[in-house]
Amino acid sequence: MGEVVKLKRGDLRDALIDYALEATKEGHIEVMSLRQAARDLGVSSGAVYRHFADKDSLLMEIVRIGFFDIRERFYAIRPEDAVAKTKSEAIDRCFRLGRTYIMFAFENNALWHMMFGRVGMMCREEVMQDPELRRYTPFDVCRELTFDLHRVGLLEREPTLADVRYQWSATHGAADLAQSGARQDHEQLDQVIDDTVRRNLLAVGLDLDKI
Amino acid sequence: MGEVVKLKRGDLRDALIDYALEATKEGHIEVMSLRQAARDLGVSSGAVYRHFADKDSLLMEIVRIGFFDIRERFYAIRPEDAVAKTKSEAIDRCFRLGRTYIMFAFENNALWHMMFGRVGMMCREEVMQDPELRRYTPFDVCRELTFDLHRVGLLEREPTLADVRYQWSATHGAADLAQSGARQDHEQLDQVIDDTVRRNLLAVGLDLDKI
DNA sequence: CCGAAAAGTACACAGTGCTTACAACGGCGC
DNA sequence: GCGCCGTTGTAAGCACTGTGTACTTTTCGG
Repeated sequence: MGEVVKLKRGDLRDALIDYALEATKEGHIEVMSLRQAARDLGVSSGAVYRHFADKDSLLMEIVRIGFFDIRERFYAIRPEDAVAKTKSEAIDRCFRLGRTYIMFAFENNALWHMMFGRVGMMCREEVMQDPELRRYTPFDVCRELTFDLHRVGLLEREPTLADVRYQWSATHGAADLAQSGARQDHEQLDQVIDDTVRRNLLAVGLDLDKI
Repeated sequence: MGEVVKLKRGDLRDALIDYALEATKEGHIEVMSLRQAARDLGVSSGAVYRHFADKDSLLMEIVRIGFFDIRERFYAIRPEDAVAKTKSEAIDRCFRLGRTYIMFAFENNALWHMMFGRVGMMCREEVMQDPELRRYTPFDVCRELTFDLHRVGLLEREPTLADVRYQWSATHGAADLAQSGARQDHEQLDQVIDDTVRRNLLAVGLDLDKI
């Protein structure tokens, strides 16, 4: 890699974040070492600690970025107060939401685990203090989307929180499996995603085959 | 703890496994160190390597134990070839299966992550080579249980693998959430488990409210 | 009872996170 | 232009880790 470019004084913080992000993408984040990072960036190991109190702080920054990333994607699908106008739009959004969540896990394997796995637990709680992240969370999007189904006339009864929880949970499971175990190809994954969303909807009382 | 009892020569291997198992239960398995273990067991750090090639080997042993444990629990619910005799038995088994899986995750937090999380990935693949573990896996149990629903007359059509996969996936999600994020009390968890299984069945076409 | 195999010890090496004392850089007022 | 001073980076060191090697002790079968 072209890490040979001597980085300017003051750029280390961003460089470290990029480095960790890169490591995350390549999947070896849990064995990343600050010393090696410093070496790769052509800087002394102590310099790192000018910018991050400890290793966890750097990882936390990565987790934070991940949560902002996923938040943005979810927000793009169902912005705050933007109720679906038609039935087909409501359904389409459900599929896009499921696909987004599952694909995020599939593509961001290592980051996903820092965000939702046990290791990043304290990170997550810390990161989630951020008021901006607490305002309209992915779970909120999921909830509103489910209520949209009712608003738009696809669900007769008003949904409950249990409906939302189940959808979230089932999608989470599909995401976790898509990423962890079965190294399935994209085609297969596409099918799984579709199937998952269809059944999620069925589980809250919306049978897509009957409309 | 009463580790003061000097352990007899030759007992180190079992003692190490117990130690790691204990650490797993207390939840700090990922920071467990072999040196500290050796110290706690009153033995030199090199001695460990007489019994385990490296740290991963010890952890792998723990994962193996975990998989045998969960396998046993599943097997108790639906032994090989033991088709459910009645409708209510088939349904009851479904609930017991879901409860077992989710509670296992809830109670064995750290172990769960070694078994299904990203960190223990190579461990899992290695462990799963064991022919005994491959014979009638938890997933197999889930499959047979789903087919039992058909055999017993609760499902009109013969289930597909997609039906099984979804049930597995949705239950997995509930298990992962039960353990990772929401520190819910037991009562709440009970409800979630029930709700999850009911909806899983609904998603494969079995509405418990209509029988 | 004795000698070989198994179990445990002592020590060393390289790598890690992190701290502390120091050096260099750069923007500020004068 | 110049000195000041806070920010950034360096060098060296501590305590810890996993792991290898050479040694000693224990145990047990012939």
